[in-house]
Amino acid sequence: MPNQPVGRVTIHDVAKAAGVSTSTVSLVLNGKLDRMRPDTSERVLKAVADLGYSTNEMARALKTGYVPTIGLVVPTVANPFWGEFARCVEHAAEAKNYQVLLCNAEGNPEREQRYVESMLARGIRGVILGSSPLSLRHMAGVTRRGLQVVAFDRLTLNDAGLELDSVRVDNALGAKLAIEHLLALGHRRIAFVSGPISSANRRDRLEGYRATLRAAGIVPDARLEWTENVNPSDDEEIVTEIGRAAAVALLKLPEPPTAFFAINDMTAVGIYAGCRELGLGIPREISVVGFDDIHLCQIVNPPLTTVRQPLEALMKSAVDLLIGRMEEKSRSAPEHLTLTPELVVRESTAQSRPR
Amino acid sequence: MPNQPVGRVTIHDVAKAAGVSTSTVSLVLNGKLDRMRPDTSERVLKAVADLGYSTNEMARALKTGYVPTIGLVVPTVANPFWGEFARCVEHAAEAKNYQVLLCNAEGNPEREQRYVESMLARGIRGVILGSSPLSLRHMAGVTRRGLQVVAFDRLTLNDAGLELDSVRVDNALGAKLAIEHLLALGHRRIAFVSGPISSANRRDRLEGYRATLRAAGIVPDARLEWTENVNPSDDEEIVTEIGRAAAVALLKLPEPPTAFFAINDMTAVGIYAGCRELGLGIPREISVVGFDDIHLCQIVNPPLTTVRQPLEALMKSAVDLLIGRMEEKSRSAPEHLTLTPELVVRESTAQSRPR
DNA sequence: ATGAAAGCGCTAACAA
DNA sequence: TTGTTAGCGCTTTCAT
Repeated sequence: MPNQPVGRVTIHDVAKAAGVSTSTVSLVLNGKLDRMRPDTSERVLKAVADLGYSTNEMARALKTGYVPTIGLVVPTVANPFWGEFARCVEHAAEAKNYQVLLCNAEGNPEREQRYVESMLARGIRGVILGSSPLSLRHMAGVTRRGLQVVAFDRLTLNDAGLELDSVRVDNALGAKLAIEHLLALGHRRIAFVSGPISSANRRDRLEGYRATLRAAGIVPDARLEWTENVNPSDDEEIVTEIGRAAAVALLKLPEPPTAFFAINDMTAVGIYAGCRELGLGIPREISVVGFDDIHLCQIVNPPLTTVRQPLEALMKSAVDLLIGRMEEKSRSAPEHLTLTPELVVRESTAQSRPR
Repeated sequence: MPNQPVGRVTIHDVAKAAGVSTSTVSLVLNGKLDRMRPDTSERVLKAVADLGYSTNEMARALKTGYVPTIGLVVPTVANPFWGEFARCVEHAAEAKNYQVLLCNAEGNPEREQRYVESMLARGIRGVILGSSPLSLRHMAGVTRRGLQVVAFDRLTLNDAGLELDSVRVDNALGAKLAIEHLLALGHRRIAFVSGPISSANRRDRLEGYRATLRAAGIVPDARLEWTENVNPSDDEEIVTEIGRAAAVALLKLPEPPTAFFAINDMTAVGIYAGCRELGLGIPREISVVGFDDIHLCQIVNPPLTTVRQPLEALMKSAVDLLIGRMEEKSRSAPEHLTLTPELVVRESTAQSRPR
């Protein structure tokens, strides 16, 4: 066998060097020092250091049946929102001594399925689902095989009657904050721009948009609701293109909107592009509000007013919830955590003025 | 059977069901059908399907000593450039049936070291280094323990006398393309804006900038070379902040630049912010050229003229090179691949005009 | 407080 | 062409 350069030194070498058995070494390595003479563990630790030993994680995984890694499924980290999302998950996992295996599913259920199967085979027992409207079926399958899942957004596995733990922002409230802000600035024709309403969070934002308009005595105009049906890969190019196309089309309406509420910041930036194409200034002629508050909001021109999701806190909760599930003996009822969004007013919104 | 642990069905179950030995099953599973009766492998495959068997990758890893996964170390995927980079690596790896374990080192050598050690312990035998100016020392260590490394950018491990394989764009040429473009537009005072010159690619771009100016009969002005010394985490916020700060400072000079060449697109966008602060229009008063051609270039206002790195091709080469190394018996000389960049002219550059 | 021993599930000599 | 067998390095009862 010409392989095995890795982990040259094993627990046996350490045991020999310390003059103890391998089980004692293992005990020390796993911090089980309860009823062990201090000098024994010291000798072991010294041998570990001297020999430069480090645990062979493959052997440990085979023995214990799992690895200290959580899976993360997102559409693609090439989209800055998911990139920031992934970083937050990694931070939270790191605090618990877990690593993260990233999967860019690209809205492709087969890819996703392949990845999740492979995670299971590699001993991963928990995954965070960034967004996965299409995958309920096979998620039910792997859940049955012991995989714990926490969703970002609330998903119901109708077929299996099974519900997953979830973590999310109050999306309807987020929409309300955005729309009330625009209303306060005097806007009356406010467009809603999104890709397909393929997830609960999108539905909730749309509902929040409508409800807030109604509460202000405005009847939602279906012509101002842009919910384009495109490939769901959440590829950043498509996401911005949706915004651009929507802006161009809606602004050519007989009674065009004076403000846009975008489903996310990338789409909002696409709306910027559409307005520029038509020579319309933001916020002079058109106001735009996004959702998420990715870093990009601060650096686009003008800086984007948006609804902030507390991603860091959300992901910390998701990771804690997930790890709790993984360590739990018997399954209890699904948990759903909802955090509060916050409006961040920047320079893309201004008083409505006649054109 | 509630929550049956992973891998309930093993190769033994399959062997029994197919009426063969486990080694035969293993042979089939690994595609070694050379001298095997077709009906035998068919029976095995049928049993696999019937039982819903899937390989326990932990056991396979322990046995073979490695896993079909490559490591990827980048500063952080929250930076869109590294997000796109990671996606390209994943695409290339997928074509070779490898997965990717992502590590956001955040410019922290200890984090990086921890990650790389853990990769080794988990059976990963190859890693792609997105950018890692600080880590030469421990990279020499793991390389000695059998880890194959391909760097994006050329790194020399001076201490160990060891050089890594590398893959990169011709950075000096990229700078030349950018500067010649600005020169052709009549610009004479062109600033160079970067974080610290901490890597070969930055040094090469700076040299290319200077050389091209000289070739045009212009003496590079050190006051126009901004190479700020900051935390190297490549955090996107810092990267854009460098551009903003540089623009504000340089444009207040007695003889300010009329154009900026930024070390990357994020920094270029930071320059946009600085110009906006000072009320200077792009490209009317100031021209800006970036580097990388991330998607963001197309959606900022105005769309950014930049030097495109062929990331997809670069990463395909990196992955192929890496996998080649991992399968190679004896180590041959380091390889260095250099691809050609391309100028993408958009709307952030225009004829120079007096202020 | 520590050691002996039995595998976890798989692969790969080596046999047959 | 297929089977027998010996571990890979670790954890974990169960003894002592």
